Amino acid sequence: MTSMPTKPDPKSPEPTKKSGTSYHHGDLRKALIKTGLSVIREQGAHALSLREAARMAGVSEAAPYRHFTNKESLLAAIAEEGFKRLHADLLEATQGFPNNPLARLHALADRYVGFALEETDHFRTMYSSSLVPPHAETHPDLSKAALATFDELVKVVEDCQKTGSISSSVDAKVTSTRLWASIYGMTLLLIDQQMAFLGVTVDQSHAIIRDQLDSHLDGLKDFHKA
Amino acid sequence: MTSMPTKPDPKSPEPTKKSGTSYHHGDLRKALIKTGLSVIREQGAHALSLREAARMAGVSEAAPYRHFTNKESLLAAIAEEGFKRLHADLLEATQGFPNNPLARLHALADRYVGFALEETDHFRTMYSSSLVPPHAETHPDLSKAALATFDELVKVVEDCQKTGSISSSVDAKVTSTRLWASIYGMTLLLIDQQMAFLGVTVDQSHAIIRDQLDSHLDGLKDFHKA
DNA sequence: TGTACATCAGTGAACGCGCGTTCACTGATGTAC
DNA sequence: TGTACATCAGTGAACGCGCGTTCACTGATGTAC
Repeated sequence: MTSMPTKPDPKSPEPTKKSGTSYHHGDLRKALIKTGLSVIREQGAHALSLREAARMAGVSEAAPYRHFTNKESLLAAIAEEGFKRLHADLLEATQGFPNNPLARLHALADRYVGFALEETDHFRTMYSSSLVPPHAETHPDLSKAALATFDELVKVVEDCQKTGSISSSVDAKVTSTRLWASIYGMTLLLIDQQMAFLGVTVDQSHAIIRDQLDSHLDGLKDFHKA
Repeated sequence: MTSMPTKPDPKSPEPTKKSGTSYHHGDLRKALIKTGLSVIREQGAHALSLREAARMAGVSEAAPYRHFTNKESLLAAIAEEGFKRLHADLLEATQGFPNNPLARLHALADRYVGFALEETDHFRTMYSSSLVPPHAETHPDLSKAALATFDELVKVVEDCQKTGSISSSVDAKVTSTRLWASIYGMTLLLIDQQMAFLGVTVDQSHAIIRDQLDSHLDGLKDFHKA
């Protein structure tokens, strides 16, 4: 048994095809997203071409057009996948503080930055200007995933408003946008290493983000309450 | 007089050459930065090629290599030019509030966002990840211009600390970085139109930034003083 | 003031490249009868 | 259960493109004497 090749088909011309049948791929769409993502991870989004993704997936260079209308729509699918993972990450990170929305907010911000630091180029692709809202109608699934992720923040902010940690006098979406901008800006400065001259290392980044969030939250407290 | 051609040289093969001599350009370096910038303004940085910049400047496609070692170094020069303009803008905006550093800070933030909204693609190029600090040694002039611009913010923050508008318990550079991150993040959300779903228009952007700055500044006040 | 010459900013042709996309096609798959 | 056929995911070759960069060159410029 062990000496036999795993594949019984002897006339397969190419040695290591993915599995079973050689002509049909199985799930090329998913495979292209995966290989495309790995190119982005290793060499950045600028290095990704449809041809390269196809080659890596072991199909001809025209095959991707069965699943994506053009290159941008592959990029959009990769970005969408990123938001889904980020969303799942945020959900997981905010579990476990059932009675402490402020702790959830901190956990969410921490995880957001963590994701950006771990998946830098994926993160950049998700927010790349060519995919962003003006093109929302072109990529509705991407928009949906991005909005769902943002809504996770809004929920936590609303909870913070209920406990008085954040003032209710400003709309939760507006406050969320402000917090997001603040954390997003910090994150970009971090991954672009624009804070290197301050002697900031990536290791210290979580503490920095925590401070950033705290100093911003101080400005969002409702001084009339609490 | 009016019917005569403006140029007395009759054997010029090309109708409208820049000026005087036809072989030497005069200041091709500056011209390439100018035409390169105009391409970026009109079509975004991705549309810029050295060849296109050369064509627009009216020289052969190999000529740019007399002035730039490669494409990236033209981009760096364009980015540097951007920081110089931004810096000059910020200087101008902060004049006129000699005794009110907090007003200077607001004016500076306002102008920063204004610049980004007016010169969106130039702004993006200035902060594009391929030119940013990791490559500082490759583009020392760019780094210098970027740092000088940032220092303008630090100065204003230091002044705010002197009058007690901002706590002195945190280093001015650190506080400046936080404020920058916050405003920078907001600015990016604005120019990427990521706040469109909140019904935010570009017209409202200055008010939004002002609010963002205020809510952040509240968190930076020194409650033991003032 | 005039001439010789080094310097240097341009030219134009070419190299090699990889890309996005289209096209007519072929082989595999699933379904209706 | 077997067969005919529509469907569709792939192939492979080709189109047209513009790019970054190099190279040997040439014409203009400025300087030393």
